[in-house]
Amino acid sequence: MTLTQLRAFVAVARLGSVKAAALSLRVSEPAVSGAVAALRRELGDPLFVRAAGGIALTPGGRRLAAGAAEIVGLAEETRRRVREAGTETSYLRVAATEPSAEQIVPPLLESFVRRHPEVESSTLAVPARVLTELLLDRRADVAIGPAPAAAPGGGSGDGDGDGSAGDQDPAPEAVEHLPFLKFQLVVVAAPRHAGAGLERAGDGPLRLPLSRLPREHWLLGPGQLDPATPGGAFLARHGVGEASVSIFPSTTAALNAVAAGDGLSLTLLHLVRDELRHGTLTVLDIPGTPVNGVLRASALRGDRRSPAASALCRFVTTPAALRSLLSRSTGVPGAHFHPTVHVSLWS
Amino acid sequence: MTLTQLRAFVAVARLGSVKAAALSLRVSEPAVSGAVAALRRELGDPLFVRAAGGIALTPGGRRLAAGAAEIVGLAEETRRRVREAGTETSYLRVAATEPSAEQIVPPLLESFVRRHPEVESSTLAVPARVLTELLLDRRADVAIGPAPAAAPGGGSGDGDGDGSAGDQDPAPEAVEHLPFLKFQLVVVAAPRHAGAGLERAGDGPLRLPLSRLPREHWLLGPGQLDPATPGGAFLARHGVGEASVSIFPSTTAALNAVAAGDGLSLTLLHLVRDELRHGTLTVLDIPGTPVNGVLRASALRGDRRSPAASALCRFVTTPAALRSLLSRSTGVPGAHFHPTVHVSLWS
DNA sequence: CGGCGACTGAAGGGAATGGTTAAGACGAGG
DNA sequence: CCTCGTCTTAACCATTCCCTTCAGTCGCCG
Repeated sequence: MTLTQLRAFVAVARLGSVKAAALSLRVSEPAVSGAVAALRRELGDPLFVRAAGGIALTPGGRRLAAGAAEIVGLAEETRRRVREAGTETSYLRVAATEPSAEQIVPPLLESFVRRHPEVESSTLAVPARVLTELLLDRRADVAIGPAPAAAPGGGSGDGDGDGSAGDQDPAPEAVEHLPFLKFQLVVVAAPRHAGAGLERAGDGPLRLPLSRLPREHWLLGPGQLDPATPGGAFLARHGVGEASVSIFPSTTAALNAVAAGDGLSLTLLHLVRDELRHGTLTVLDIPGTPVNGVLRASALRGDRRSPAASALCRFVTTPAALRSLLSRSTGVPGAHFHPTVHVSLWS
Repeated sequence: MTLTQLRAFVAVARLGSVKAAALSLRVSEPAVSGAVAALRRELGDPLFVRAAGGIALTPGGRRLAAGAAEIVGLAEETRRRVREAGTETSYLRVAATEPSAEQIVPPLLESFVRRHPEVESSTLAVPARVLTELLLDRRADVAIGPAPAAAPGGGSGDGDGDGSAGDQDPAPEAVEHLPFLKFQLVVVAAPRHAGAGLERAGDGPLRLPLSRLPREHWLLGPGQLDPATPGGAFLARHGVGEASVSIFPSTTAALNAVAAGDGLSLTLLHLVRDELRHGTLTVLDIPGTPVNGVLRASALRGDRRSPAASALCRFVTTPAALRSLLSRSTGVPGAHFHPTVHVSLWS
């Protein structure tokens, strides 16, 4: 599988004929035909068959077309970016778990780039367990997310008993973790959710026994089920699985639906202060909650770290950063905005 | 630039030494060294220099490491996916503009996959002008977004006067457009925003002259400034630019901030019915609004289209689809959820 | 200074890749 | 059936890749 071969296939898939592809690539038809034949051989898939008015991709061909276009595009893009790296305004790629990417990172970065206007930043949302991997692969400069949930019962912590040759990973000590915010996760619902037969102790909060958790309707944002996070671990531990969960496009959307009375959610306590005060949401009294945890920023150690990453690591523990996290989120100035990118993980 | 070379460089960047990389790839050190040397030559960048306790990547090296890891991972992933394409449950990739990806596509897909449980789907959020491109590259099966805003003043419409050899694109008629929903965009604010000195005509809605639009504070979701969409075009036409805009992680988050009284936003009228009824939001009376537009689904013509894409195209115009779009969004069942992926465009 | 570990360079060879031209196979359409 | 356009195959060649072994060079540390 070669970049040239992929380019040829993309052209064929796009233009619908070997001849047109050859013309557009300025090579002969057999060159294109041969490249495709090589791919066919290697992948064991006909990729496309001739059909009326052009070609029809097989399912495998469709997948290859998508992947190949991506790969070829990325290769071009990477070449270009490396070439013009000399002129770089320093660049910062932040990886975070989905809820953090949505609710924590934007205010943090907003106040950070206000102090460092020369820094361009972008955010990647990923499952918690690949945060470290992204750092090691240099696909991200800083990772932000909760410290892993402590193992619930027994078990020997994180000793992984790996006695093999270990030609794989560099020492995990290459990554440095910097806790910067303790948080509390609480279960919230609309106050009128009480109608569902919850027990109320006098004037106190609504009570919900643990056994009922799996039978409730949970409204969550993407990534909140991730068992590698304290919140996801809590839900998994009490039997809340995909069957009783609806996923919304964003954590905020899920909370809105909760406020509308559609179900329960799990959220950072300090993010819903206003809603609690206004009575649009209420905290449920559930054994084991609030779930305590700590957010941390991670980066490679020392000189393997880009300057912008060092600056952000210094920044997260400052009072200014804390202030930005606790005040209501204000959005990011239009000029600096880059949308969060969800990265699919190829382990 | 070869996949093998990139693999070698990734290993070096990750493990911090040529020797370790060679060991892990099970080749000799000169093999790795040579691969890196080839990249250095081609890209004109030292990529890394030796430093205390290992290596230090140059800025270009950092960019290459990120891109190379991505490319290599994608290549593996693609190979795997093509190989197991035989067993595919049909797969549907939907591309949409960001607001649609967040607010329109989820309910649509939710009711679609309920009728076609065998279909796996994923969503890509992209700028409006690349929707067609994604279809042609087979990187998406169906594109959903607003029909382009009509050119405001004179101009000859979409005639592009391209008289060159044109060995580039297949005929644009390869893509078929299917309008399925008329929409109205309105400007909303919190009712108490009236305090900002807006003129109220008797009991009627709040009035806002066009000249004040650029001086207001706009709270938008990602992609709402895209001038290739009717909403973005409206804002651009009246001088609303990045300076007066704050971007939130999601359209929903922006609307929440509007309800909190922080500024103005632009939204689909039918999505805020509840908020208007409850009085948490109010529509402003602004000349030129509501902005009318039509959402459409696009796909390749005929036999170049995957079965799942055909099914979705048939589905969007059914009453069931319309119902799902007009009812309040309910989230997606956990088992079917794949997060929206934001695609960066390499034109 | 000597030794040592780590990286780079220089041949060298086998196997691809990537390209060409020329000729055959195949389907659509008269 | 014949023709035409299109794709594939075949034969062939230059180049590059990719890996090897062997011989340095460089820098660190005792």
